[in-house]
Amino acid sequence: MRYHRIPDETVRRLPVYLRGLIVSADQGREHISSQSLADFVGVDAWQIRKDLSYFGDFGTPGVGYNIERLARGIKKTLRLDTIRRAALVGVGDLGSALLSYPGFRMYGLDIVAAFDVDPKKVGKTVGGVEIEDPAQLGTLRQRDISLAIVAVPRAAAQATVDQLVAAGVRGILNFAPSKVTASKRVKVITLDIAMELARLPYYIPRVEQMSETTEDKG
Amino acid sequence: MRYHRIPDETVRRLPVYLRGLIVSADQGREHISSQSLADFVGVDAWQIRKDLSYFGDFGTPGVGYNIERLARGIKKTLRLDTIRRAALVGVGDLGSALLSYPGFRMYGLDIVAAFDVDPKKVGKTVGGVEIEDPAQLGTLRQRDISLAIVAVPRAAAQATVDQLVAAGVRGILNFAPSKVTASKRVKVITLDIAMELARLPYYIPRVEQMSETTEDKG
DNA sequence: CCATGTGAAGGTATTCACAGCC
DNA sequence: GGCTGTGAATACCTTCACATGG
Repeated sequence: MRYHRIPDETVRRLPVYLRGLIVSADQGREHISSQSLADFVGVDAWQIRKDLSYFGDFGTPGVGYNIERLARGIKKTLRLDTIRRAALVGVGDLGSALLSYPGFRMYGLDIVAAFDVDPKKVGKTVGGVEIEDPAQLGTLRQRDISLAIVAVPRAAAQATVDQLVAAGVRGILNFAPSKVTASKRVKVITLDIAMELARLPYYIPRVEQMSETTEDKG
Repeated sequence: MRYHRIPDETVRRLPVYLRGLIVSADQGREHISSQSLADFVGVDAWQIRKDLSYFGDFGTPGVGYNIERLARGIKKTLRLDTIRRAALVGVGDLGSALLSYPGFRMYGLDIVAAFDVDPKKVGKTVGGVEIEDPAQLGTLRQRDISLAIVAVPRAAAQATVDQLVAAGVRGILNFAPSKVTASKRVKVITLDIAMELARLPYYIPRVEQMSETTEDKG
């Protein structure tokens, strides 16, 4: 299967495996079987093996996967093998939280710039990053920043995305609750937090009667 | 198709349509075609029609959908037709941002309680909600709170979920980057923000060469 | 004997194309 | 004429079962 394109759903699960491997490595183990990893991350063992089969042979039959080697392989596939520099636009409550969030490190992601239209915020430092005026967005390209997080109000989202695209950004994570469009060269993932919560009640039957699934992919 | 179970992917898109309809209604229109809504929310028209066909006839051929009526129908299907009360556990940076986040309102979701283990935070008010000691979690059932948001560190996530389940919560949105398990009666959606950002570089080819998709389902 | 990797089968979701209704 | 609703076709993803390798 080495010559097959990787399914989107697999790309969605790979960071989960990576997280599991990193935590496992912390516990001093050297090898892990698809079954152990499966138990740890909450995905079926055959699913893990199939997912990994799309991009290389990492396992040894009878032994399992070398944790270090597999983690490197996944990072390379996800193109996370080099540090990725990201910018944040919109330093409100959510933006501030993201600037202080330590979780990006694990994936080699680093928020190195922040922007906000509010002149009172410009110049202040949040999470170790100094807030700049959005007029400076044009400098992203020369600062080698290819990713951006948009945490501005709905009404400003599309204009912000347009500026980021013009500044050479190649991937955008959008928290604004609205559709945003961008050139085909730029990948946009929209994450509407309220919408995720809104999806829960559907799975809560009014009458006592249950569906099967417990955890969800996203 | 009225007697068919609703696909999970459809459930994931329904809040998108609802958001689009609410914004459209603000603009004073009474009817909308699947094509107009499609353009507005960024989903194909036939996809919208197919999705809606799973749970009722809302449209009029030649005219389109009555916005008010369709919004009600979607709300009912998602069981968002009654106000849903939610609790937040973990009032750190992210938790505070969520308490102040106005976006939940649109879906009839209301965060009415907040908890944090830090005694210095207990008693303070954030986003109009007073922070309580987690020892009070047992009162959720009698306060008619069926949803919860978990925004605690990874290490505390599973214990928090266990407490919430014991307190009668039926749906949980987990922001901690870890697998959490719960009784089948409880629906858990895990949302790992760093993981979403980590998925972006994969779609950014090193060499100039492009894939087709631009926006993502989430 | 144990665990991987993968064809093949089965299931789910997307896309198409058009009949039917206003 | 315009727009919905939906069977049928297609594409995609998951699950199984087992041959293969250490």
